[in-house]
Amino acid sequence: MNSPNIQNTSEQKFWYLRNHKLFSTLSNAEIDDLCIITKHKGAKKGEAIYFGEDLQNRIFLLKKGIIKIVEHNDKGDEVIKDIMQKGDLFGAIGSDDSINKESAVTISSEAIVCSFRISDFENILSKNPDIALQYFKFLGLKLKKIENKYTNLVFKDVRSRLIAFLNDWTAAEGSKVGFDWVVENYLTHQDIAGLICSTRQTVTQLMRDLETEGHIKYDRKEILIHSSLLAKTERPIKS
Amino acid sequence: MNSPNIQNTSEQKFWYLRNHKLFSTLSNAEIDDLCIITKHKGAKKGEAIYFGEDLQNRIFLLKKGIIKIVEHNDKGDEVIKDIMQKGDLFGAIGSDDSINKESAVTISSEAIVCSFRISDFENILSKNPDIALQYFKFLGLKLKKIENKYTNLVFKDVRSRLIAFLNDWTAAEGSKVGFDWVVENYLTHQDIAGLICSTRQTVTQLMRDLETEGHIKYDRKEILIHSSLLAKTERPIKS
DNA sequence: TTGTCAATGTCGCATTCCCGACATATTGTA
DNA sequence: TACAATATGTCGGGAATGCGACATTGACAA
Repeated sequence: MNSPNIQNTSEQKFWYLRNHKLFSTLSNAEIDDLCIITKHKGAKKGEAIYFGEDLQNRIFLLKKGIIKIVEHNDKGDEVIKDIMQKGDLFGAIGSDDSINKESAVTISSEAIVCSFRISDFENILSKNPDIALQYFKFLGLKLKKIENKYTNLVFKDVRSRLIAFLNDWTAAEGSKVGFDWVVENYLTHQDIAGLICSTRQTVTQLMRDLETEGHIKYDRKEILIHSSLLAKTERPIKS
Repeated sequence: MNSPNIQNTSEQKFWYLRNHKLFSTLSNAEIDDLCIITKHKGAKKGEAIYFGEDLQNRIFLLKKGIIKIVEHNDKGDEVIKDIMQKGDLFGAIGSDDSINKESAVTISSEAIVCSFRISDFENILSKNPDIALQYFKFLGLKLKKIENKYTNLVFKDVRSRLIAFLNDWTAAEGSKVGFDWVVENYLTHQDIAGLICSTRQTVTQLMRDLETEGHIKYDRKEILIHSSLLAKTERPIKS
């Protein structure tokens, strides 16, 4: 989907929201009240879109690009909470207080983002029960996703988590080629490590293992996933 | 708070919901439509309230007692997702599909639970924007809680997680005694291990360490937490 | 082409903590 | 009181994986 020729910010924001499932039914006036900023980032790869405090009172809608929501600890280690794609909401989802240490970093070469104040968003929700219900579903999904990540982390070892991640990725974005699947690879081993809570070295090692076992094949641009990996979560029996 | 003399299930359910923050504004008719079951459990300690499938389409409200939301893997290992107390909502929060492997197990000697269908609940929400907003806040809090658990698990070692857990517990339920805090202890080391994702032995060991270090003092009934533990998350410097 | 930087590949040691095994202590119950 | 069942305490070996160090490869720009 390419955006039409858009002359100014105002028209852009209408176009952005109208094409989003959650906001498609809103009137011009409502959109005008809600979306007070349309933020464009000709952001370089690796550039942060927002930091701690900004995030407190805003919800963001990613219109274009890929970003990662990350959190760092004191030592500088990074966990990737989530990867956001076109159409995803992020930011202070569902809460409006307390400290948040997350930041959003662009992975793609460009990212375009709209944002709204939480209070404005809540206002829209309370006046549009249908949108509210959809938003409930969205929150439920988010909740389930993170709960799933949590149990994965507890129950599974790194290898299983990597395989589960590859399977999810394939399911979400892969295209079938013969008996295999291809996924465009915009993530480094470092990123993947952050996503499955491991280290770069371990990810590299396991990717190599999976390749020599014949389950995947990869370079820096794409990953080819053999169907033998699908639904495979156990480690091979040791000899 | 003791419940008044209640003669029948119908009166009970009115009383239960009226005394809950989220439902206090509902009319009799609305409550009647919503809460189609009032489930009483003279449940023994350790008895499961519901299993997988039951949970799919219901939201539960805990009126009395303490329960744990747990999930098991194939090997029988247990993670405790959450501990629920009087007034808490649990079940298929925010989602109405897919498989859920959780179950709810009583920790206290008795538990009383109401439940409603998700569709009925959604109906109430869409007709009562105020309740919907409160429910958004609730979901947001839940989301933040689990995200916090997740980052804790990634960034902190077992000792730090245990200390963080004790601090949380103190903050939530502790009462001050001199310079210390007392928490009624209804959890076994096994339970605590499940909550902070560790093992019984490790928890026992660390609890003993903390006691010899003078930070806590405990028996099976209560835990005395010295103020020296508050805000302490780092391990002592090794000699 | 060459130089630079980021990403990937490989190795081995160190550490954390799981896990089995078994002892002791406490609680509930006949 | 005695017995069973559950909870707590203690120890040591071993597996998973973190982590530093360094080599190699690939991408991009001058």
